[in-house]
Amino acid sequence: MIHITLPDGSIRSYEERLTVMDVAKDISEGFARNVISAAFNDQVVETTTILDTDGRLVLYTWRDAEGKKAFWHSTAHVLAQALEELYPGVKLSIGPAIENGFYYDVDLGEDSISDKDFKSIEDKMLEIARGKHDFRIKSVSKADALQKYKKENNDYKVELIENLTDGDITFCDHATFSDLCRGGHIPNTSIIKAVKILSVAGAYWRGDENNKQLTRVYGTSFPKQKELKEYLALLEEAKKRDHRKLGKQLELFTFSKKVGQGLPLWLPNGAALRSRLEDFLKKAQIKAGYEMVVTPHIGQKELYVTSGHYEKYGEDSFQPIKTPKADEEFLLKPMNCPHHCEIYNAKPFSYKELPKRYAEFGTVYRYEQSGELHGLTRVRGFTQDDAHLFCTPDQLDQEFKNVIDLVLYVFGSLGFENFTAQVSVRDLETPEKYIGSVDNWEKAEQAIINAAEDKGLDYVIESGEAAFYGPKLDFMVKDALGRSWQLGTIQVDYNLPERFDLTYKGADNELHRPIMIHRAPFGSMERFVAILLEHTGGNFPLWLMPEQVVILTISEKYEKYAEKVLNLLENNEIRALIDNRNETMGKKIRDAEMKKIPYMIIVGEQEEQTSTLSVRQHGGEDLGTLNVSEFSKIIEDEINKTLKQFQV
RNA sequence: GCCGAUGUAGCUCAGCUGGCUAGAGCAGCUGAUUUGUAAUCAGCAGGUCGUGGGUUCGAGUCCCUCCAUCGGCUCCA
Repeated sequence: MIHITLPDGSIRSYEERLTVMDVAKDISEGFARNVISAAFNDQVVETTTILDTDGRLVLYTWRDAEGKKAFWHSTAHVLAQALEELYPGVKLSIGPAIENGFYYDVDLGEDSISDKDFKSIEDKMLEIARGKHDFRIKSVSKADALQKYKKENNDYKVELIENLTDGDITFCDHATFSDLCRGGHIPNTSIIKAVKILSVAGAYWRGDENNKQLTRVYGTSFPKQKELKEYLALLEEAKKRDHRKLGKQLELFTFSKKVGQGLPLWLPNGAALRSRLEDFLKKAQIKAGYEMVVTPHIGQKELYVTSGHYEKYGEDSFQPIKTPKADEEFLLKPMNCPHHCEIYNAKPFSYKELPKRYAEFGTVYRYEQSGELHGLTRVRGFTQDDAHLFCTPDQLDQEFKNVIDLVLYVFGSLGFENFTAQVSVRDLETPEKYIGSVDNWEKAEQAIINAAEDKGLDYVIESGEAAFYGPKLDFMVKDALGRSWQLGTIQVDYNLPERFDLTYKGADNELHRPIMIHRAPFGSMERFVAILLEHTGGNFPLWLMPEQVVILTISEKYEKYAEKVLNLLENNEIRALIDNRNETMGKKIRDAEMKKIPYMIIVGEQEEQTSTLSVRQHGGEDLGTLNVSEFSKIIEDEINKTLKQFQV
């Protein structure tokens, strides 16, 4: 007797061993037709897997994330088969499911794939899919597995198998194709009705740039043609929210080949937006006990040798600036921390004066590799909303938690709800990448995890993502295309205080070492504005908008009245402008819509005579006829709704 | 930096397999129109087709170099 527990808690009993699909059919034939994958006792299994013990079974359909994973992973097998048929001699490496599809990394030898080849790959895949081949998992001995791939001269698979234990090695076959595989497939190929090859890219074997670069073929697939179409339409929609496109359209920023790549130029609208963000944060920071400081854009090379940054990044940075004086060298500042350490060092501190919190919108320059530059999200010159907190060990936890509150306040005020809190710790396998004592690292990592726990953050731990001097709590947000970017960051650092010999006098009249917290709620002004653009599509919260209101005159005759209205609005601290061009109302409205100006005020004869405004909201809603104070109240209320004061 | 793709007016794009002075819409300028909720009409002006080389009788179109951009990889103090 076998007892199978389903997710709803119900238990089904069977006399004899049976397959996963048999259980599905027992539940309902209709349901079984949709089941494409399953997990038994939390282990991914095939629908053909035979169940011969008691356990918990979860059945997945396309609607489940796990179902999609099996679907896409299975499609990767089909892709691999198509590539083998189209490119004889191709060597396969790995082909996993990813967020919205799958990829396969292959070594094409002398051959290459370009987007002109996508159609033939898709056709071949569909041809294979239509063959309705079952996916069959089988055990293979390590010796046999190695023999197969050694014969094919496939060093990648050999390397993978060598790291597996004999007895745990499985292959998955379908049609004439066979591949080393851990499992998790859909029943057969015919469920795959629509496939799309999305792109090819180089990808280093095992993610190491010292290894050979393989060809990564990205694709996605769906059980219905319609869903593929919808997905592609979604991608097109997302491209419209691309910050580079919106930045151009709304005249926020630009780049110039002459100025240099990765060096953004902020246009008046963008600069206004940016300074408003800065003012917003400054205000909260003053409440939270920060003090503003200002430091220069360059520093002596020695400064960065002391901090350890020179040793770590010197080679790959903008190279030192020489002066007429021999042996004198300066570096463009790649971060603000060393400068702030020297500010701390400018005078002695008592424990009674700590914590000190030094904040600066500090512009820094980093020589990012050309292929890494990306709009405003990855640039070579950018401004961090930086601050460094110097505190005693007793103060660390509270200070760290206060910074979390500040970051959450910033994110909340700007509508970032879907962020991931990531605890970025060191990679224990590569200790050479980090400076400082193991003891301090452990303390710092623990402090971050404790604070995240206390604050009830839903966090993930990522090993190897720490900075070289300390662990971080990073706030990750996705862009329009689903790529994750680090915005806010909070870091605990025991190392720089030591390197800069920072001290304070304790109650015991002895000198002690302060702990340093690095933090930037936005991360950088550039990246934050970029992601904010992609999230809002350019429809920023009203308080941030460069122009909140445009006054549209019916004809030039009403310019005087428009100016009077403008004056009244400005008295109420509303940012407005007049569009008095010799154009039709339709044209002026269209232009205001394109510029995403939140409110349009139409003034003509009726309004002038009754001293009123006709108000239209961005998007088309007609708010009717209002007087200036009624309108100002609407603006004020909307701002107050989104922009709250920071509570300490 | 690496792999693949792209690069025509301020913007968005058209220019088939190389063939007459390179086109359009929007934006701009000039004029007419004085306008009621997403593009008024007409005229004008604007491009050494990313750069440098090559192939050819002839190159925006083919080949190579470099530069920039896009999608990835690597990296991200």
